[in-house]
Amino acid sequence: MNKTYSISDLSKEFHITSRTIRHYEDLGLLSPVRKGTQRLFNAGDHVRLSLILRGKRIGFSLNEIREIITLYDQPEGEEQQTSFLLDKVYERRQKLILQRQDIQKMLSELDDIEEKLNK
Amino acid sequence: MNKTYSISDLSKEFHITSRTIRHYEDLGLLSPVRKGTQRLFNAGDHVRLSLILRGKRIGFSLNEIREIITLYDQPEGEEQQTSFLLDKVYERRQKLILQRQDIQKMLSELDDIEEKLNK
DNA sequence: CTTTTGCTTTACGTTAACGTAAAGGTAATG
DNA sequence: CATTACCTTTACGTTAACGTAAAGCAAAAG
Repeated sequence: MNKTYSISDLSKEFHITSRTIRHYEDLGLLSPVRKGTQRLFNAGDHVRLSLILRGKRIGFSLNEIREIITLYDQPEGEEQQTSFLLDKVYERRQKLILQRQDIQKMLSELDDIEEKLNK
Repeated sequence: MNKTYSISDLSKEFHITSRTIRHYEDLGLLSPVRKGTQRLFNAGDHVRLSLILRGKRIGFSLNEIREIITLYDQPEGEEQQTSFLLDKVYERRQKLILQRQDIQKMLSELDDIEEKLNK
């Protein structure tokens, strides 16, 4: 199998420009291999790109997204880093939970507004 | 009662700079009255500022936040606009629900990561 | 009455996240 | 074999969301 993607494959699939993809590579968020001069993306890059775009939808900056990705990318058993990474995980989780609460509030306020508009 | 706030009252309470508050006023998100040359904010401005900051936490742009605020600020019975506003409410709700789903996914992935780190 | 504190406006600066040419290489298609 | 399609790098431009002086008014405190 080992599916690969060209830059335009990805840009079409995710509805972004190739400039955007190159930009993410510049920031070190993607690291496609080269076939000659051209980029070749693999399944891992595909997953990472999904992560990046989801992060953006939630409102994260590309720097925050980079941090999150490093949480995903951990080699097994880098013992000394473990507690540091766990802290990051906890921290990120707290922020996400707060965000979810904010969303809940806004959703229920939207319900109120809808009711007012409909009465 | 009718509590009022100076610009530094608000900046201290919300942990933002006064420049930020003035910026929001420039964009029309706040409209304090003037006592001479100085801004005087009232309870309504206080509420709006909370809304703005919550919107930012969820990842909205100030323009999106402006749109949302106009949904909150509806005079009773502007009949002709009602259906337009309802559309906006539905649209916004859909986006929020998607965001909440994205957050859920990321939260459960964080759980996976934590488990891996702990094993 | 002078000094400090807190406010004001004006305006140029900065960072993030790309957009948008420009100029050119390669590969497949008619 | 020329043209089109797709890719490349380099580099300047743009928008959002403020930061950061600079220069000055006005009230309160010493």
